[in-house]
Amino acid sequence: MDEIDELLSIRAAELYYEENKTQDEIGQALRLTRWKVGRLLAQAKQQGFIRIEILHPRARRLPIERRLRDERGLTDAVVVSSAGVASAEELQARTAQAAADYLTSLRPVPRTLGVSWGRTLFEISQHLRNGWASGVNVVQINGGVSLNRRPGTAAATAVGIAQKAGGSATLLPSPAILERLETKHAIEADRVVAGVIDLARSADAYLFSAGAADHTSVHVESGYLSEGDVDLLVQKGAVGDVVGRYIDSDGNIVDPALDARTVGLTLDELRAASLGVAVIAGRAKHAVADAVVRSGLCSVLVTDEATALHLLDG
Amino acid sequence: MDEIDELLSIRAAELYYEENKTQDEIGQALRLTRWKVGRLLAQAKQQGFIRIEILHPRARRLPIERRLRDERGLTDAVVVSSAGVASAEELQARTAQAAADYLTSLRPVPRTLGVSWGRTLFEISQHLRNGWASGVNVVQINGGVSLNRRPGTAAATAVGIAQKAGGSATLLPSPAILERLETKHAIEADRVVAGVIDLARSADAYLFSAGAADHTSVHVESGYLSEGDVDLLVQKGAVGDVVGRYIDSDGNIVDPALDARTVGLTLDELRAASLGVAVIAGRAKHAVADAVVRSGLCSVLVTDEATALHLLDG
DNA sequence: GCACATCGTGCTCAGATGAGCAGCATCCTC
DNA sequence: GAGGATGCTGCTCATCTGAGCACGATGTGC
Repeated sequence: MDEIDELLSIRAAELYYEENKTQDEIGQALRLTRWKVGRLLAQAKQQGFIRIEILHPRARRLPIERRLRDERGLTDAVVVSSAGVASAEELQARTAQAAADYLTSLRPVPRTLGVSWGRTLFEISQHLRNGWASGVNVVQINGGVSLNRRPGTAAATAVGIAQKAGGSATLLPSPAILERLETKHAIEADRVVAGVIDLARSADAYLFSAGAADHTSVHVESGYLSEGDVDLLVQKGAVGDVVGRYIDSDGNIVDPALDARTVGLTLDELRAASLGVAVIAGRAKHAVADAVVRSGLCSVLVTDEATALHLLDG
Repeated sequence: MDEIDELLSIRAAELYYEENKTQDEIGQALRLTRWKVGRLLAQAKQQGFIRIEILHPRARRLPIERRLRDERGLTDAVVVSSAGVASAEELQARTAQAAADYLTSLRPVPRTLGVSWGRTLFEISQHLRNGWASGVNVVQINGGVSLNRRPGTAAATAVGIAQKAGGSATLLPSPAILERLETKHAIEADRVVAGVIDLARSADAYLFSAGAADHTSVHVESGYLSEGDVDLLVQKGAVGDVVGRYIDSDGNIVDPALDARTVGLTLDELRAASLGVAVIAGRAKHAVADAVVRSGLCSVLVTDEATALHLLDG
């Protein structure tokens, strides 16, 4: 397109999009045929001179979702728009809302849903409407008794999701990470615990998030890991955790010994699931999100625009 | 619009604007009739959920131009888009380009064009194409011999504009502001100077900018005023200057004594002109721009989006 | 309980738009 | 300079879209 046409296409776009003129009227104003105007507008669009944004908290970016599906092999993707987002919290809320919406629209409705816990999951549980489904049983897929602050958010998450769906919640009565391997084996040998884990393995769908490998981690907050532990994991290449298991950028377990002391579904079990919905948003989680998608830990990703673009650029 | 419709309108907008589906296809996807989809899209637009921006250095904001004409009584207005502008310099360049474009498109072509000088005018002269008109004679409308740095930009501006239009430039061989009133009278009495001012008075059109009342002023840079002088003018209510004459927010002369020592067209002569094009852009000039428009110093304003909105909000 | 106003719905119809096509100018190759 | 390739132009035609209208559902006041 030469300079003249470029300018004309801008003039035409102004009249078309800002003044709501018809292509015919624009043709008269610019002394062009209406076909030429149509072509100029098409060129302006195609060259990216026209940006159309949907400004709404619930707005999604379908073209990016498509690219995630096509280029990263996901079964499905939900990308919330970042347009007009003021804070990280708002982005988190939008993403949680989108995850809740996605869950609600799932067909067939899963009879058993395996969930992890954490800030993201808790927020999703709050965004779900009462009666979002009927008769979904929820089972925790990783250990989740909080040691320190905010006791019970893990339980509250699972119970909340279940109650709002008119189902029941099955909690995994175990710490997330145990200090000694023997204790972990003993706990897993417990009839109740083993039963819950079996149930978790048989879930129709999984919903989980991922944590960044930094000091803001819920594992630090909950007291399972010290800040020093996390630093060490980062040194070994950790980019974050999924269901309490720390992975590197390829999705491999960073510290097998630590992993062996972690209670819940293994990553391979998660990978084998036919439906695994990961909800990961925010700048801090770009690296984990990449690792999760790259290593096939989820089949569906719910995320924000910036994170999605990060996955596609890499 | 209730919540359900709001969400539907967003879903419809996503499919319509991002996926280029027809309203009929969207209707099938969302289980709605195509009329309902059309109404949802109209609502989404009307509620401001849809933002369409034209991303181009030459893009203008026609609706704002219309409001400037209608609400501020201007004969014409040119408002350049701020979309995607990174720096104040870029905004300045866009505005200068728009002014050059406007000048080029003026019909009838002015035979004599009165111009002021300064950074903005110089930039406009650079953005004009060779042959932008044929046979336009340019005359300086205010004194413009630079005392200190950048000697000759005042002359270069007028000469540049004239040369590119295949015309000649008439310079006003006088300082902008004289130290003593007697000297000013003496200069004005000079046959050549008087002739130039007479020619300036008879110009068909005027092109000028305005300066902010701060230390970045060209009058400080050129040595006509000290920083202290400007501070004093600000104390007296000055918001900026037009052709070297400092005005308050109502467009009145702030310091009549200083004004009497300033060489060139008076503001009243400028106001009486049938075609006066003011080119004013940038955050620092919001106040002057307002004063210029409010007091009818120009009939046409070329400015940027933010400045225009400032004029309309006030 | 009834008449009325209001609103949303699905329709007709005309105007606006995009796809595809033939004609023409321009440019390149030999 | 002839022939052919390329690309732009203005057209026809089918489709898409918005305005306006009639109908029925819902809600309201007497």
